[in-house]
Amino acid sequence: MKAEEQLAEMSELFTALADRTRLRILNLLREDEICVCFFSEALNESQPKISRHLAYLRKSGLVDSRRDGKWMHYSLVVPEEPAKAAVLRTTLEWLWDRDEMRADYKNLEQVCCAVDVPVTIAKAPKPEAIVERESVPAEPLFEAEELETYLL
Amino acid sequence: MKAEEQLAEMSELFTALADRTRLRILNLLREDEICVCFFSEALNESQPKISRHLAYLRKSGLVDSRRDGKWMHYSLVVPEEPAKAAVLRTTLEWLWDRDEMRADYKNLEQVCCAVDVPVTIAKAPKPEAIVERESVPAEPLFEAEELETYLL
DNA sequence: CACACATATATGTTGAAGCGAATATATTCG
DNA sequence: CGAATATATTCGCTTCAACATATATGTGTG
Repeated sequence: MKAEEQLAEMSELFTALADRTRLRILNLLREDEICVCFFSEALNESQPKISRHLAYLRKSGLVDSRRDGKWMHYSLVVPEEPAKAAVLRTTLEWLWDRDEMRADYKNLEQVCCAVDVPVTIAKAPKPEAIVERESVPAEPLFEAEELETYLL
Repeated sequence: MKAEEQLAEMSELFTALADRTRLRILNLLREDEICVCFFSEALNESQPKISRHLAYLRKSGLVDSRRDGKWMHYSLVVPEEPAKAAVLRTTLEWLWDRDEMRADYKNLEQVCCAVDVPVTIAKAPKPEAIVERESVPAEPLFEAEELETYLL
């Protein structure tokens, strides 16, 4: 890879992270792949807006998609390059420190497990990790380690 | 801090990182404070351009400035929040993996220690860490640890 | 105080990115 | 095939950020 492209790749990652909605989407993906309609519901954002940002994230290589009949599931991609993966990992941990991000995630859990599921997502396949939470906590994509590891 | 502002703070950090020139500037600051004119010289960019990006970085809290007579020295600020500091630290380590960033830094060292210093920076105060490199390697702002610590 | 030097900011232009609304595509089911 | 559902894309608009150029501000020196 040429030097030019290397630098471009880096600023492109940060451009991808430089948007509130995309950060919220990535935060929801921390454990498991998620179906599009759950993003809309949990983040309370319009479907086209979610879809556009998911397309952006996929184009930048941060997420991958998998079709399952009518449904599209999106999941985090762990970068091959260790240093890049580390940036993403610390970013996700930073997100998790924030009230709003935890609230989003709680919201996702409630939407998935609600007795009175909204019509729009009643039939959508639920994220396994969250539904199975009832019995056993799921493995996070990034191992939850002590944050102190990263302190100065 | 309100949830809205929390999210805004995060996307603002990534916006600050989402620019080639600013990444190159931050990379040069990894060890020591640097005088403005050295940025121009080492990165081969115009003075107003460097100055604008430094102002941006200062406004976003990533760097601090110190006046020394006619000269302005800029230095990295380590965020108080541990998780945010970890993001910055892993970012700097990622930068360091890139050829172009190492080339920039080498360039800075050469500019500082050149026998035939360009007229524009002949009298500027040199970064101590680099000049003293001749005898003893300087302490990096972020302790250089094994990258493997962050692997998955 | 006038001049030179280091740095910062203002200006006008250009291009990218986000948004809502409307529309298109893909898949399933009858 | 045609309707219904889930998701993606297009369009017109607005906002923002980057750039080069020119100019202003601040500081030391004679």
